[in-house]
Amino acid sequence: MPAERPENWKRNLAKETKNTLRDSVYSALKAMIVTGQIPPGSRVTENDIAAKLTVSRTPVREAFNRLERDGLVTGRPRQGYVVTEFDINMFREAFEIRELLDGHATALAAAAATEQDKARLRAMLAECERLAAIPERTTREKFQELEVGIDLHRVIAEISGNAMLHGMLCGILDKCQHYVWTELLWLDEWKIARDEHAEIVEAICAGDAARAGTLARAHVRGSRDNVLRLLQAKSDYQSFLAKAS
Amino acid sequence: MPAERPENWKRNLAKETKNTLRDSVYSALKAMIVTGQIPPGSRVTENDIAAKLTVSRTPVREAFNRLERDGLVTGRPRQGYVVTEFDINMFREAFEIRELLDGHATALAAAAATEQDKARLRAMLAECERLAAIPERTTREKFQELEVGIDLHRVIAEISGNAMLHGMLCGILDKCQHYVWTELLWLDEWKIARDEHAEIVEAICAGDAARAGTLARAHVRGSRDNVLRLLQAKSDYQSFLAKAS
DNA sequence: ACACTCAAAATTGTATACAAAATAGCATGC
DNA sequence: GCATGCTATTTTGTATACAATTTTGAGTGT
Repeated sequence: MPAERPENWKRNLAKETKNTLRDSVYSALKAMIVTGQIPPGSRVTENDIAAKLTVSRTPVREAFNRLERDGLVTGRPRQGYVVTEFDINMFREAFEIRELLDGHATALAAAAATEQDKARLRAMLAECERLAAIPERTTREKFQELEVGIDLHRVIAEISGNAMLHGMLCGILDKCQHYVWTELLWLDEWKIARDEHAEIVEAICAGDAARAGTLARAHVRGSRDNVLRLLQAKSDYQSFLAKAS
Repeated sequence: MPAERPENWKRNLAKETKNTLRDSVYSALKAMIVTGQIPPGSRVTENDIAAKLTVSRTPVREAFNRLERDGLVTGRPRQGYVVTEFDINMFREAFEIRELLDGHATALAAAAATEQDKARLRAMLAECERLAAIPERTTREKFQELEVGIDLHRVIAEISGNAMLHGMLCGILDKCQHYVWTELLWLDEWKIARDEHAEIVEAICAGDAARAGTLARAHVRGSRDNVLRLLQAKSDYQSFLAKAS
């Protein structure tokens, strides 16, 4: 099928197409996983993806290799790949690390932020406020707010100036983003995060590294607790159902 | 060439061959890079590796993808791969993160270590001592001592119980190992590390998490300073030569 | 001697063919 | 009816063929 492909076949792939199919497939799959379009636990086969994106299996396999390295899919030899499912324990592990890294990155950012950086953070905050203030907002707008809220942390990590730290934090956030979305979306506590974000940005703009770091760590702990509480409740419900039957 | 391959062709690859060629090639390449057999900055082409390991390009490409994700090689589309070269800045970044993660992992390990774990750590320490005490030891034995010393940190991270933390620390150590080897090998300060390792293991065995964490952080800072001093001297020498000519 | 052009070689990117393994389903035997 | 074993299908792993792009180098012109 890839043989007689229309002129502008690239539209099937990610919006901003890289110059190689491998990268495009990687971006497309990553986006679908992170946003939950392909839910955790789904089996993904090379043929399906290749057919869906109108490419051969080769670039798909290479994309899978990268995704596996990112921890977004889990594969065993000759048994295919599955979108990684986070259990409660993996979540706890991830957020424990995130607390360290995000706290440090935020402290660094407070020391390193230029005026331009500060303006960028304030703009993101304002965008969150705007999306939150919409009277009868749709799910789509809730998602957008969450996305900007998570991106805020990515940008802070970028401002920290430590590229490796930035990369590692993005990796963790990618892995968790879907869960944060689906779990936190329905939680009123999310507005607490909004306030905490504001405080963090404030501390960064004031150049108060110690305070920014402390706030960031507390914020991560708070997010963790919210998600864990929901996951725990879900898990309890599952075992309740199992016993009842 | 892969077509008519001898019965026991697997000997060309890593000692412990996984069940897929891709994994074998990955292990083999990773070992060659980490130990410096393929020095940083080397250009690695798919054909060369494929020919050297008597496999086709396909598994080599997939191994490259993983190595690139690990940060061990750097590749640009259609320009091949190069073994990643660390500059002073990347080093500083890596050790800054390692200080956080290693410190935390060591503190966790102090709280979680079983008697079996403690015995394992003590055994590694004893092995270091043994290798250090050899009267007229060869370079090979020095390397072995360094390797055990670095592995000690991997094992501590494993004992921490946080698998993600363990994985991330191993990734950082892999990236830095070659430099630690080639730079630190000739440094007398390495015996300081031996003493510090002993102190850290002691704190873990005593279950003193706070002390273990503090010691680990100080140890990472010390290692960093030693490597950075040498890298800086090298860099200065380079620019001196450049100006002199 | 230097720059420029163009072609040839080398190298990666993609597709496809084939092999090996795992899974599923069916038939057979108890 | 159920378990077991075999075959058929599906899916991944590997090799190779082909396309596209970059690099190299020779040759030409100034």
